[in-house]
Amino acid sequence: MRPKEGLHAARARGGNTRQLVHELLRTRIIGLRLAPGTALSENDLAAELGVSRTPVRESLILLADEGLVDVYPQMGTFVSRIRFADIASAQFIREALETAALRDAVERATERDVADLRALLDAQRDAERRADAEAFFQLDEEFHARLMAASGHGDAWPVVSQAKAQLDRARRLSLPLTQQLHLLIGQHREVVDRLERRDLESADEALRRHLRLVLSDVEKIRARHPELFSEDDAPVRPRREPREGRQTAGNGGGLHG
Amino acid sequence: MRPKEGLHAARARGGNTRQLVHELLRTRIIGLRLAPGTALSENDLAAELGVSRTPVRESLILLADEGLVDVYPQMGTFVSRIRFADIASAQFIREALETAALRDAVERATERDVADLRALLDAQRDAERRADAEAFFQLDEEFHARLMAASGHGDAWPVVSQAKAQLDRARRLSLPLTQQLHLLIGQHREVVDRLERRDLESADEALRRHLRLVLSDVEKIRARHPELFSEDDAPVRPRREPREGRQTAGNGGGLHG
DNA sequence: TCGCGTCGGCTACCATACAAGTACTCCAGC
DNA sequence: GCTGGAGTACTTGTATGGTAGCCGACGCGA
Repeated sequence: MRPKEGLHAARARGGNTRQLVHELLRTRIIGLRLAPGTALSENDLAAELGVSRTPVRESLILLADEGLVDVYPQMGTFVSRIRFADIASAQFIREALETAALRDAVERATERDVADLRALLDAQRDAERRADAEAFFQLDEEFHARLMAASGHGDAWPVVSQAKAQLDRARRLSLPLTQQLHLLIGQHREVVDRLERRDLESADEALRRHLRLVLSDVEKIRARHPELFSEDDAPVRPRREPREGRQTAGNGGGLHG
Repeated sequence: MRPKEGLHAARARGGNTRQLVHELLRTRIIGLRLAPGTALSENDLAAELGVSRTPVRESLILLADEGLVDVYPQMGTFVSRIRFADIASAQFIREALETAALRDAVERATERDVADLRALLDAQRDAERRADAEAFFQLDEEFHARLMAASGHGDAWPVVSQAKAQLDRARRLSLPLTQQLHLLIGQHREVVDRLERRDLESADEALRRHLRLVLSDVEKIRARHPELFSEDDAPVRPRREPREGRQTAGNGGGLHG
């Protein structure tokens, strides 16, 4: 099968097919466009994306390594349900790394760093005005990445990002619910203010408060959407769809455009 | 090709072929049995291990994700040279997570936890007496994992382990050189002692000193074995072997036994 | 002796074929 | 109506075939 034009064009930008599929699926899972529990058939995905099973399969292996999908051999692959234990673990990792970075950032951050962070704050306020949650998520990611880079430990960001991915799936539900954008942005600003004053102790306290607010939201969500979570002690055997009308991964032709 | 008997037996224990190959290669890379810069051909590895290219390839993808190999499309896959930037990043991650865990361990560790740690100390002293560096590496890994588990954040260990892998490749050279086993074990004991006394501040200080000793060793190694490192700014294009006598991955039949 | 084009062999990437195993479905027997 | 078992359609895992691309060696020409 010849690669289609859209994919070929995309390949010029992004890289090989595996990376494209990986990012596509990762984005859809974190954005909850693929709900926890959804079956992801290698064959179906390959057909929908117009590629062979190989790159799809390799993407799923990477996603399994990130904990975003669960692979049951000879049974199926499923978007992982949110395990509360994983949430707690991700929170620990994130808090440890971000606060450790902040410690160095207080000493090393330049005026340019602070200015960049403030620019992101402005953009976040703009997203708030437009009530654009998607844009805010993007900017939140950038903010925390930029804060980490200011500490000189930008290389460690991918680790935080991976932990954050677990949290974000739950947050994605909480944000439109609580409409706490204003509160979150205020906390971001507090962190930047105290960072600029080189006040480690209060900056650390502000960042911790910020990160834990996110965690507390997740617990509220758990009560509202129990079907997206899995009990910690019972690892939930997934059920296959009925024989007819199997569920597919999303709107067709994802790689084209 | 039918799977060979040894592999089939091993599969019963370990899982599927991909996981076996992955662990095998990972162990060899971290143990420096596969030196940085070594070419890893999918075809050669598959032939040597008596499996097809598919699980080998999938293993290499995972190893690339861990930063243990570098894949250059259409050129080859190579055991990654040790990048000093990666070492520094791994050190940051490890220190942040282990000290954050220690903070909770001081409050949550049980007498059983402390006893287990002391048992590992005894085993380490035994390895020192036998001058068995391999055993010590294993026990060191267990010690730090157990310490993390005592904090209630054992789930975060895989992240530390992955960062530690980068450091261990360099440490593997430093240990027989400096013969610091006695010093390292003493530091381990200090941490346990202060943990048992629930003295967070001094325990934290002991653990940090311990972790940074490891890092300082790496810098000495860098002067002795520059060929295993790559300059940070020049990402070193790997060179293919001369036409004859290509280097292979190791002694044959690795999966049998 | 040096430079350039060509050719061969190798690479990882992608596509496809085969194998082993599971769960659902449906029908026979009670 | 209910239960049990064979059949079937699906699943992931593994093996293998083909393709584009890069590197290094070689030989021709200057």
